[in-house]
Amino acid sequence: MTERPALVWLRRDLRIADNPALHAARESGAPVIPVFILDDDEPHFMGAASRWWLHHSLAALGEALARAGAPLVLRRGETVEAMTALAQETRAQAVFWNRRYFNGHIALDKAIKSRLQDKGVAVQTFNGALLREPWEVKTGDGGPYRVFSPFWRALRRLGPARRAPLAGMRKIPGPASPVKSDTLADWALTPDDPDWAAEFSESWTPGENGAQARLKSFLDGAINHYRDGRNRPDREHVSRLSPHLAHGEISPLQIWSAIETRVAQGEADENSAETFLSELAWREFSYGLLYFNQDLPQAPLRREFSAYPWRDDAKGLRAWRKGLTGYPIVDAGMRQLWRTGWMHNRVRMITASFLIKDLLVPWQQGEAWFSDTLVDADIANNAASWQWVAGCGADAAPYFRIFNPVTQGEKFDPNGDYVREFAPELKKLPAKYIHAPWKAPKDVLATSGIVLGKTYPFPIIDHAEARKRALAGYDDIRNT
DNA sequence: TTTTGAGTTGTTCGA
DNA sequence: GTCGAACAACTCAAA
Repeated sequence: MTERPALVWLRRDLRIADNPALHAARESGAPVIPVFILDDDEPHFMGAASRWWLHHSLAALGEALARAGAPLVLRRGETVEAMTALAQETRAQAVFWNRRYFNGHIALDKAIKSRLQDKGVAVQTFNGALLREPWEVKTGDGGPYRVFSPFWRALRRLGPARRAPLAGMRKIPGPASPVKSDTLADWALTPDDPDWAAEFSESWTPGENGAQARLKSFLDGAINHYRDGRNRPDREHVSRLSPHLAHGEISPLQIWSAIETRVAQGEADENSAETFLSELAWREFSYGLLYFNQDLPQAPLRREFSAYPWRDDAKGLRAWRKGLTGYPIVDAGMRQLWRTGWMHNRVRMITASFLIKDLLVPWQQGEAWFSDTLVDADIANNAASWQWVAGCGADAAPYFRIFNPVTQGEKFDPNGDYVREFAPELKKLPAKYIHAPWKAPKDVLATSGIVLGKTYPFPIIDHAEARKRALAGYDDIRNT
């Protein structure tokens, strides 16, 4: 009679190091069976770009786990059924997982927990995704924060829940006999025809090793330029850790503690490091908002925004998605998203502001596109950030803050290098006109090989007019 | 309970 | 070209 195993149910925590659930399972002394379940009907499961990432991340994790001695089991189907079946089939004595924070997921986890416990299987859950649980960071009144700055001060004071990340594991004792598993190829998570992800692998190395390499290169260089450089899409001054974080290939604690170490050793600029840590705190803040406002992905936090005169603009939305709005910084951003599955944060704000405030398209439609096309799509970050730009979120931008796509381009992509990379049809345009091609003299356009309306669109909307219209919309909801 | 100070990321206009 | 003010009012958090 072999010893009854411990299952580790992996979700968005596709790593071995600093994985509390996996760690506890091994500590239990039972043979460990890590499992990932693909359930297409799970609420807010994953968009297409994230599935591409998932494929490669699972491949990497599968290899690492197999090497360690506990091969990854893949199962597809309805989550509750699949988990219960696997627990019975393997005669598991316990199941371990790291917690999730969205109702649809919490409900699933609870259902599985009670089903398993009814059958005498122990269940243990952990915090593997956040520095602090959402309910741990409280105001003086005991409630959740709704303003970022005091939240950040509180989190900074509190610090992470655990002092140091859990170490990696070379050996993880697995089951005596193999457990039936799907193959990744069966799941067809990557696009085939057309292969829109063809260029993704040039930008990314999914998996725990890729995540650690990215962290190291950030710490070795860009972090010291982060405070000011993070706003420059034409430079490599950001971490690009977001997709790794979104899939849990690295934990926020690992990042936090690596940065604190560098600062302590005097190897990282303190101001830049602090700014970067506060960005991690924004992720925590967003998870708190989601946890305490479960309709965050659908409904405006400030309810009066339900009455905002949004427009139904299928044509505008299409132009925005394709990067054909006639505003180079917007178009470059949308095409960077399509080509690489990622967009620089400054440009996310510019493109989102354009969709919401220039086109008056409901922010939920932008959120949906980002969710589908970003490799770092994250339900809490996405919902909170779109609401923030729309002005209906927590601690949101004031209504009159409407980004001017030309000014923003000139300020943050002064030479136009970013535009030239992602909108190559504008490549030959001098910097002076690159953010507003329609202002270029005829001969400049001609020598640059640009025919407006043919090789590159005229602006689909006049920004000055659009700005007035958006402000008038806010008057509407203020007076209701 | 009341008061007070503060609040990620902007733009435009006029002096 | 540069600079400061206006763009609103409200809600949050803490004293």
